[in-house]
Order: sequence, then structure tokens, then C-alpha cells
Amino acid sequence: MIDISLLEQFYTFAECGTLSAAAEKLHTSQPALTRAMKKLEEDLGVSLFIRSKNQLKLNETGLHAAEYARDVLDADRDFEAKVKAYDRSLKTIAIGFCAPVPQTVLTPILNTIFEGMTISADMSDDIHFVNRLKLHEYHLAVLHEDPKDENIFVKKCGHEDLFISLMPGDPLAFYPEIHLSDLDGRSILLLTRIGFWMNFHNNKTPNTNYLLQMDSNSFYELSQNSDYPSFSSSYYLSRGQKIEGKVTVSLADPECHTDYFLACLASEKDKYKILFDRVNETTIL
Amino acid sequence: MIDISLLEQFYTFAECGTLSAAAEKLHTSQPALTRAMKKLEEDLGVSLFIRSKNQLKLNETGLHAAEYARDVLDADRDFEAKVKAYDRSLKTIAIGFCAPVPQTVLTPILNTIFEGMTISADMSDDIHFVNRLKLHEYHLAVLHEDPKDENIFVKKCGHEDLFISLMPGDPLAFYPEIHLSDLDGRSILLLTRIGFWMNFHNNKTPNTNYLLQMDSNSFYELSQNSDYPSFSSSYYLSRGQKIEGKVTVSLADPECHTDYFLACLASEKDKYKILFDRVNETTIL
DNA sequence: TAACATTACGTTAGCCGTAACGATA
DNA sequence: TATCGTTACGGCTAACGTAATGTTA
Repeated sequence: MIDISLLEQFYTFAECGTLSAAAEKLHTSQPALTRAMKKLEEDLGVSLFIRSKNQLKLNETGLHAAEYARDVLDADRDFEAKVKAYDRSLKTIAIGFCAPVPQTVLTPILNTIFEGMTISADMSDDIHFVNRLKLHEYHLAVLHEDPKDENIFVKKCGHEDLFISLMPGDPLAFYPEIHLSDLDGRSILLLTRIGFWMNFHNNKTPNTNYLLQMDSNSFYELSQNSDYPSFSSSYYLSRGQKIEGKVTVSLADPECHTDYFLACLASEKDKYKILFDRVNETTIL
Repeated sequence: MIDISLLEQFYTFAECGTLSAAAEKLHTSQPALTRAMKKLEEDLGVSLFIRSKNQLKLNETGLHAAEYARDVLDADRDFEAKVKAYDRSLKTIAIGFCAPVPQTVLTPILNTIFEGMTISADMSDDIHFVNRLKLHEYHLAVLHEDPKDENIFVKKCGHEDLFISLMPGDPLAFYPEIHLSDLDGRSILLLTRIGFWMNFHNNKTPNTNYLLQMDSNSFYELSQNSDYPSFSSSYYLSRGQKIEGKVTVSLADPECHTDYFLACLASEKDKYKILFDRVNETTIL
């Protein structure tokens, strides 16, 4: 077996052209490299260099050997990267959320149950996660529909309804409930990204301008001090976070009333048993 | 960079299951392996084993790491093999011959010119060699036709005529020259493999039984003491090696009169200049 | 008690850096 | 004379083997 460090020194020399340049690059001395190159030739039983009195250069075999050496160095680096990545993957739980509320609710639970592990969370739509679960890029996901896939294990873990807060004088404020399409064309305030819901809005309110607020203080300030309608949800309303001076109206569209499902690969169901035992239909409410 | 010897020890442990078995296989001691495995974990910064008081086994990461390690070990072995093979290829001249006489003539010349190099000779048909020249599997070839290929450099290096020796009483012996097809159906003596000529025989004398003699003494003894026709060639006849008591008749078929061409890759023409300068139209006669 | 892994310890092979040397452009 | 590669030398690290220890089936 040829020592990797010899190959590294050899390849660096091939790149640099002189031993002194390679020595500097490798933070070692010229003599060390001289010896290493001799050792490599000896180990291989093959001559790799053309030696003049004060010049060392690769011969034909050496030129090819440098190419081959690159493959070995790459393989070695790959090994290290792959082992580390695998090790890290065991210490990380990657979970995908289709909406922000499930993330808000589940993150502290996950941190409690999987103490010491890194929780890596993402937000996107169901299909994205179902595919990535199968690729082992995610371990868990909270979906808004049961994918009805035998490879995916799911458990219902909550529910959320969407509301809209309107000015008391707004014509729509007098209905017991309205439709998303009724709002089309307006500007509406949003707190944070709304995950899968954005899909519906794109279909039903194509002409609406969403005023996305990343900061909740800004959101509440704007909600209270402006005439813009603003979205809210059962989660926040049930916690008393309603906008003063506004009328909160229910949204009739079925997409504004969604169940949440915690999902993992069926084959990894046991691995996350503690978590599934911990959640139920009232976890996210 | 991860030391390859650590990977070798690690992979051997993964194969053997115990350190002691691996130690025996690697001709080293148990303590050395214990330390090596610890060092590998430390170098990677990753835990690879489940340690009981007197049992060591791979954990999940370790199992994967063992697979990855195999790739690195393979790459390293590949490197060594490829460098050695390339080095050897520089010290070997692989030459293909389409017929035995060119080989007889050229081998001593090659040995003189390329002193110290290994001459590796093969016999087959032109097309085989032309393709293999391009693949660098052969450096030189003696062909019986100019391939008219711009990538192949050729120089005419001789000529050979085929004759047949017949019993004086043979009806064919009275013609000044005969055709191969006249001989079809007979049994004919041959000395050694005849290279490309075998192709013509297969076409023109499909019913002929060739009595191939690998040993020249056997050939001459059988030629003189039997009634079988036997092939000979201008090369041997011009050196006085004719069969006593037989009549030698010329063969009219064009395939029985062939020129020889020494060939190499056009790109390597200069490399073999000395050889090409040394041969000419009268080298093989 | 036999097999196994680990720890302790004294030894040494091998590698490193500094310094000196020789050759070249 | 500045740069480059090689050789010489002294020092030291790091890996080795032997031996001892502790644990399990």
C-alpha cells in the first residue's frame, strides 16, 4: 500500500514544479520532500523523475502517476467527507414543515425529545417532502394532506383555520364568512411565510399584493395602525392574539381549514416512536 | 488526509470481526490495532465502534465507513498497478506480426536496436493490429497490406512468395504454376502457424486438411518421407532449404505473393526512427 | 479458563529540521 | 550570487512488541 501522504507530496510537487515551492505550500522543508520523493519511487519500484544536478522534473511515468495520484487523493478526501457526513446525519433530524405554525409548536417538542441532536427545519410543500423523505434527505415532515403512500407513515397531529381581520367598516366585514376570491385585488398583510397556503393564494387571488412581514412587531403594528386586511389563524386567535379594533372573519374556502399530519418513512417508524406517541390531534391547535 | 494504513487495518477488522483475527491477518499485534482504531476515530473526529469491555464492533457509522474505506483501498491499489503497468509499457515493445517470416527476420534486429527492452510479439491479422495500434496496445506491426490510414505510418520492408512442394509424380507437378484451389481436398504439411495466409486457405481450400507441424525437424522429416504436399516460401527456398526429392511449384494466386509493411502510429514515428531507417524493401526476402 | 480488548512501559525505527554542500543559470 | 536539489547529522516523535490487566462467555 502506497502511503497517501507521499502521494500528496508528490502531487503537490507535480503542481508546483519545484520541490522548494511544494515544500512551502505543504509547510515542510525541502529535504523532507527530497526524501519523500525517493521513498515513493522506492515503494513503487519505479522511476518517476528526471534528475539533473539542480533540477527535478517528472519523467513520462511520473506525469501519468501524478494524474493517477489525484484519483487516490480524491478518494481519500471523499472517504473523510462521507464518513463525517454520515456521522452528522445520525446526529441531525431533518424535518420539513408545510406551514409555520406546526414548526412553532413542534420545535420545542423535538428539542426536548431528541436532546443533544441538531434539528434542521425547512419549509416547503408536501410533495417536496414526500420525495425527500424517500431519499433520506428528511427524516420527518409535517404535511397538510395524507399522501396515502404505503412507504410513508403518518399520524394526524392537529388542525388550523385561517381568518382575515378587516376594518369594521369594510363591506366584507358584515358577512359571517367570506371567500379568498372576495379579497382578490387588495393588499393584505402577512406575518412570516405561510408555506403551502401560498399555493392557494396564487390560484384564487392572483391580483393580490401580499405585504410580507418577517418581524411580528412590525406585523402587529401595521395591522393595528393601517387599513390593510391581515391574515390570522386559529392558532394565534385562540391564544388571544387578535388585532384590536378589527373584525375577524372566517374564510369559507376548504383550503383555509387544514389538518396536519406528522410523517416519516414507514421503515423508520420505530425510530421516532417516542415522538409519535407524544403528538395527537390536539397538538397543533 | 486519512492514513491509508489505518484504513487497511480498519477494513481488515471489519472483515474479520475481532481485533485478534485482524492482527493475525495483518501480521501485527492486538495492541497495535487497538491504537490504530483509536487513532482513526480521532483523525476523523467520529466514533466508529461500540465498545463493550471485551468486545469491539462497528457502529452504524463504522459499517458505512468500512464500505467507503474499500473504495480508497481500491483506488490506492489501482494507482500502484497503473503506475507499474505504465512503467513496464515504456520498457516493452509490443509488435504484431501477420506472418512468421517477418517475425523470424525482425526479432534479432529489434533486440539489437532496442537493447534492454522487452520485445513482446504476437501473430494475428492486419485489422487486429491496426485497431490495437490505435489503442496503444501495440507499438509496431508488420502488415501484409498498407492500411492507407493517415494515423498509421508504414514502410515497405520486404516480400514473400509461397510455393508448394509436390511428389515428382504428382499430376500438378508438371505445371509451371498452380492455384490453391487445385489443392483443395488434400492433406498438406505446414511448418508453424502461417498467420494471415490461413484466411485465404479457408476461402480457397475449404476441404483441405492442414497437418500443422510446430517443430521444424518433424516438418522436414515428414516432408521428405511422406507423399504429402508441403508449403514452403521464397524465404526458406532462397536459403537452400528445399525438400529433396520433391518438385517445388509456384502458386499463381495473388495472395501467395505478398509485400510486408512495417507500421506504427504516425504520432510515434519519430520514436521508432532508428528501426525504420534500418529496414527497407529487401529486409524480408 | 480461554478469548478478547485495553493499558502500561521500555525500545527503537524513521522522519524531521538545520546546516553544509554542489551545481547551475 | 541566488536558486535549486541532495547529503549529513543530531534530535525527537510516534509506533511497535511484550507484558500485564480486566472482562466476559
